[in-house]
Amino acid sequence: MDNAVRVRFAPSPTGFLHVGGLRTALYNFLFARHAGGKFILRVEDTDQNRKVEGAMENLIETLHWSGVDYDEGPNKGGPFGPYIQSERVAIYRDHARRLLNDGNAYYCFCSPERLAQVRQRQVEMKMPPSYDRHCRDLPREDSMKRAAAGEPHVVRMKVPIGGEMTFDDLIRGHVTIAYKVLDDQVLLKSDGYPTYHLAVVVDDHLMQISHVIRGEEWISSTPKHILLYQYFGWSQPAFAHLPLLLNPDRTKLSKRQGDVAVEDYRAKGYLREAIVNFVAFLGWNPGDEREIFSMDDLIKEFTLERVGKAGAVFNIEKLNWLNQQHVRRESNEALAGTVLTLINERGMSVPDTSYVLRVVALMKERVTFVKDYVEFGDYFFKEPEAYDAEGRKKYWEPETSGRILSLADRLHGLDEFNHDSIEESVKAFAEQSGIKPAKLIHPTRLAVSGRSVGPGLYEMMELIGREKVVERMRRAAKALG
RNA sequence: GGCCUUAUCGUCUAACGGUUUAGGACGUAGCCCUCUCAAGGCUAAAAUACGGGUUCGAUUCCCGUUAAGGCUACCA
Repeated sequence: MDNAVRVRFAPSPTGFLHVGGLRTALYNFLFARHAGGKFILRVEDTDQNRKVEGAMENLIETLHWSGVDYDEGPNKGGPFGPYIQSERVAIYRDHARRLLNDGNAYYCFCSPERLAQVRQRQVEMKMPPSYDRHCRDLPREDSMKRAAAGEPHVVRMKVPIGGEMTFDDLIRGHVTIAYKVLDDQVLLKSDGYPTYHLAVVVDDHLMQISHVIRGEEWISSTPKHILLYQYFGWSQPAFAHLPLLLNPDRTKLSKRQGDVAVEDYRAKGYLREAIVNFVAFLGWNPGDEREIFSMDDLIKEFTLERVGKAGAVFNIEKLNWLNQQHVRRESNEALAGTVLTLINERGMSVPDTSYVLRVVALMKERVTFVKDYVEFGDYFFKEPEAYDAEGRKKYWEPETSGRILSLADRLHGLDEFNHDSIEESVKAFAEQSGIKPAKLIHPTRLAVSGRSVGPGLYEMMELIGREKVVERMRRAAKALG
């Protein structure tokens, strides 16, 4: 089983789950599920300065909400734990020592001040800023002694002076980078914690990761990682670097130009199915014209070969449309459950659950968000408090009140109160009065719902019920004179 | 600045040298349906960044230019 697919999502817990992060996690997850492999969550919290309290829990919660569940990771365990890097420091130190012993890394005692000076000088001379390798050739014995004596130091990797490295990226093909543009990267910081570069390689190997699927921002440091695999004598995983997600102005997706946290979208009422479907399609497509995909559909169809190379703009309009599509695919029962919660939250009430179910069915093709049910269909759950000004102006004439009153009386006296009988009654009354049905329909809608738009009037009235309808009509006739 | 990556309608994208008057979707506009709003149906406008090659033939391959993004930290 050593060719088993094992992939991971390795975020650093510095805030909320970013939509770009969700997509990376999702692609890893889909790739694993598609191949029958494992998806691992590893928390990369090696930067003590950037650590944010509660971020990891928040991240795990949001991932879980999205339906991107991991097989191994924090709060879950697995055969290769711990899955939180701050709990693995001893492992990284051992590995750094190994590199040191083999002459593939060295102690560096340069102070941050010196480094800053060097960099400043290089910039002034229009040279590319990089570490000047001041400590690279310090006699081994000396530097061992200095380090042992407690002199502040970091461990740096030795990058070959000349030559270049070519690696194969599953998405981009061959990528070549010259060693001379690579720094002697710090592997172990002076606080004893590893940098990303050491930790990622050690963990990916120890956790038997087969494919590293991550953002494009890592592509230029990949040669360093491969070098480390070589230094350790390990076989390297396959690499796949995903294109970035962009703002509408094509800069890297960021706050400022809209929400980037998955939980923001969740709070706005987007369905997990819609968000997942949407981010999956930012850089991937099934190759045909289908667009509405469930998680299971995605798992079935997803392949890295169909992932594109160019960055994708996060386009909210399409997300909205997808949300609408997924609302329509949801069962009425499931929607009713959510709507009921919203009704209670907003202090509104319903006669019984079957009533909610009927409202859900009636409005289903008119909502984009589940909350639209209670926002645009509030009159199903409470008395209208105001009447739409535009509708009033457009549909309410001086003689309307009298007509509405008469119509209310007719409806009140009906044997049966259902959409057929209501329609019949409205049409008959219109004909007798010598007016078009529309002259009655629009004001009635306004009277009953307070709004000038909504589902079919007769169905709506039947659902609200005779008593309330008649009462609302009479009240509106009085109020709107 | 250096290095790396990328480049098809406004946006997401299809096309894996010829089946292409470059297809679909979102959005936009119009029409139909219609009690309003949606939904649905039909239609329209809308793209291969630019310049060179290679080839009988380039959206597709190569080179250059331009533009955008990423990296260039004891951050990930």
